[in-house]
Amino acid sequence: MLEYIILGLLMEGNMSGYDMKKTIDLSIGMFYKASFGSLYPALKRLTDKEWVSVAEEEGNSKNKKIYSLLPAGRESFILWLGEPLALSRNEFLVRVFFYDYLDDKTRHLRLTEYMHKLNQEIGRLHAVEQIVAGELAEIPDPQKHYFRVSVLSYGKHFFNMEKEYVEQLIKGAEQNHENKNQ
Amino acid sequence: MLEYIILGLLMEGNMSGYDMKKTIDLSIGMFYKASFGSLYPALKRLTDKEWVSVAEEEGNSKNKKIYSLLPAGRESFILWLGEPLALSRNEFLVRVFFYDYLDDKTRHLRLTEYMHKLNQEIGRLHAVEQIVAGELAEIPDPQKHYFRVSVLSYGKHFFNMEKEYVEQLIKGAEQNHENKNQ
DNA sequence: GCCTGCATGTAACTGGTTACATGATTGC
DNA sequence: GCAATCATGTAACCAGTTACATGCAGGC
Repeated sequence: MLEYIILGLLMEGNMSGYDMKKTIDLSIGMFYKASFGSLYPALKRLTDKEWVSVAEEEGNSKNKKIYSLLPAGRESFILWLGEPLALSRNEFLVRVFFYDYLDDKTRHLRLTEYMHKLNQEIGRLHAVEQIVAGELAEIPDPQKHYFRVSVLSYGKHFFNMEKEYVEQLIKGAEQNHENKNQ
Repeated sequence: MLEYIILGLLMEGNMSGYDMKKTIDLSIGMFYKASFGSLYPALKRLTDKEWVSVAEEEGNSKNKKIYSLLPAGRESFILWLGEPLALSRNEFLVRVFFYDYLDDKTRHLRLTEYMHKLNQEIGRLHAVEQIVAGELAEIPDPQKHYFRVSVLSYGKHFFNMEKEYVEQLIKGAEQNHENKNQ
């Protein structure tokens, strides 16, 4: 995934590996960690694939390398960005972080698909909860499984939170669209 | 972490590696994935450390191995369980899943500590949001950064959700306690 | 002259995954 | 007799971390 994050950062403008690390820490750092030990090898791979190009900054006499996005890199990035959103927190958020670069149609499709997945999960969790409640009623000390059972409730909290967020996202994107066409 | 999950499962009773995989998938599977390729080596390590013991089931003629918790394993598990809760979703939830085995006092302490951390994070995010809002007001096309900025809102949603969940957890644990003493 | 921050890189290690190999048991 | 599921295990691989090594630049 790191490779696509790098490509995404380069969509905004050229920068060095060091800058990328800083940008990642300050933006998606909350849910994605990048270390130099993973960043620099990733940049090497991207350069080898010719998805990005390097320019050694000579004027400043620093041994600093500025990376730029090549057309093949841009294509791969947009392709990756348009893939369906999976029910995995990090991937979901990283993609959404770059969703300003995705076309309105695909974006709306992916977000609605994701909503359906969330609803399915919530339904599934609800069913599991019913079963567990029945099982708990038949054992002597149900309170001894309080925390064990509570993680199901966490799941529901979590998916409902994501649902709210995605709903807001869709609404907000529509309003953005309207403003643009004014 | 997998080693501690195995120990936690064995707290409830003896089982085979295969059973562990099934149990994990059905309980914490939502936020923790275990594969046989990681499970079996982990069981090997635990046996070598003498934290668990193995019994080859012979009566059934199956080549099935039943694992049990040894005292050293139980100790290590309880020690691990009582460690402070970090702001990392998986670790947090896996520990809470096993919190029925933790003493009331440590449990209450760890949950309250975690609440403080959540409040700090929410405050920090709020501050970042203010700064970003100011920066957005000064650029020509703020709506072009709609999704990029929205992940901050996700962060707030997320931490507030966890806060609600932990609040509920603390309240529920207290009520459990009262019922026990009736 | 020294500390901090900028800047790049690598080697050893860790904790996993995927895919494969093997074989017993159960139900139809 | 065959498919599904139970059951264990390993080897190749992968993505990442930590710790280290190196050196320049700027401020005090």
